[in-house]
Amino acid sequence: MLEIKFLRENPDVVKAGLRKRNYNDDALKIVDQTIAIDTDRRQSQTALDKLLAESNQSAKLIGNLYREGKRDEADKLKLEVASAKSKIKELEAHLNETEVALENALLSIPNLPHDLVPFGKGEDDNEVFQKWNQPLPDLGDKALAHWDLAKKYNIIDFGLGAKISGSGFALFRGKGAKLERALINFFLDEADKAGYEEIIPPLLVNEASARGTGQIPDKEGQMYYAEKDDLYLIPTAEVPVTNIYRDVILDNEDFSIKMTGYTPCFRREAGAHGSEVRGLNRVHQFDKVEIVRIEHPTKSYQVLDEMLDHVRGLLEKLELPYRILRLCGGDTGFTSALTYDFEVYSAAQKRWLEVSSVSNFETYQANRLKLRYRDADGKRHLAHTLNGSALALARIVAALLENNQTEDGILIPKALVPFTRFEKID
RNA sequence: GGAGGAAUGGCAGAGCUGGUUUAAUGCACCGGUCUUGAAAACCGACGUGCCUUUACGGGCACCGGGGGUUCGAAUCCCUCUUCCUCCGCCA
Repeated sequence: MLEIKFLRENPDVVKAGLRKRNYNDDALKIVDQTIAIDTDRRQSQTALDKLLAESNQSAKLIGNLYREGKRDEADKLKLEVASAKSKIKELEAHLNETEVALENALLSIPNLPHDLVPFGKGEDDNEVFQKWNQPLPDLGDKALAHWDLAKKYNIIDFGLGAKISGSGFALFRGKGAKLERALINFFLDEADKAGYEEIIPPLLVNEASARGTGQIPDKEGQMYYAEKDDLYLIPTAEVPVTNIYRDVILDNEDFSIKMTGYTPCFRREAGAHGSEVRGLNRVHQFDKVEIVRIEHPTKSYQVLDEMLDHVRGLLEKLELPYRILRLCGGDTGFTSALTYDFEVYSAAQKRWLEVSSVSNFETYQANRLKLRYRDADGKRHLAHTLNGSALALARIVAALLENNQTEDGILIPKALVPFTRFEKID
């Protein structure tokens, strides 16, 4: 969430940012409402502190009187103090209310978009930041979509996934399972080479963690929830991995922090339907390797570029046609300041599929996480957090199968063969 | 799942028969004196959040989380969480 101090001192900057997210005048009222709540909160705090200070003095005095044996005077003072207590209780309750209200107001305000973020309502307004310059692969009319290829070679079984769990669950078998495992290992090895520490985190997280990275309250409905134990199934490794640094104060020399993790990701995807969700295009469970960075604010945008290069490198090694989008204000995620999406071209469906999203959250997540660092001057500041998919498996598999199909079978990209230990699926 | 014990500042560790504790002490870290330099020794500073102040400063809260008793709670009570020991179950 945004820092209240910043919002208080720069309401116009905040409003301009929210306008880029298509807030109208009515919706913008939240800014002034939040400031009003904060004013109330601060006044209550001041009043309460004053009363508590007086009450502390009295308590000390009573203690001294008892010690000196002046019982009568002490009892008299006790009665006086008792009357102040109800007022303290009242103020405490009010302060608490304003604090909760302020928290809720701040949670409802999204991150401010970076200057580079284009104006726009939705995905059609995203800016193509890097085009695919070569001709797109043309497989002709006989090309099979990946769900047909999956059946033909018996490598992915959506029917069994549905039988065992429900629609939107895939079962990988044989070379399909091996391909999946090979991709995970390939992505992890590449991240390792780039200096990321490998993490295997818990796949179920508590509410504090879900809140820390912003899944709650924004995307609460997208997560599977184990009610009996009050745990959420992770929608991305970002959640457990970033939360390693919840409530932490770093030293300046602790930067850069580079972590990677492979996890399955669980998403309810309620409401999604139609051809968009066919096959591996959108599933409830998919594998993903995530890269996470925690950085000094002065370096975070340089690091964002570095992360883009990393993802580019992966797609080029896999020989997949891709393009990069810079998301517009309407499409940028709630917690992000600047997001780039990578899409690969799936040649049989003739569609671009999103396979990675790389974002800089600046201090927005860090403020929820209370993730700070001590600067050279000894003062504490919020750190910047970034993350990106490197990469999301399911759609990569879809594109690989479709693009590499031949009459003799599906060819495995050279870079991947050491991991699959077979050259084609036939 | 059952029984018992524990949770204090970066770490260790007192306090836990409620009131000179504004949390002792040691270590670590930082600044200084001494030294050619370093070590040792000595001196000093040394938590987090919020409110207030132009500033210097002042105030409040925090001893795992939440609630309660009391004029006053690290200390007493309730509750939750986590860790340790033992028993049971288990890949």
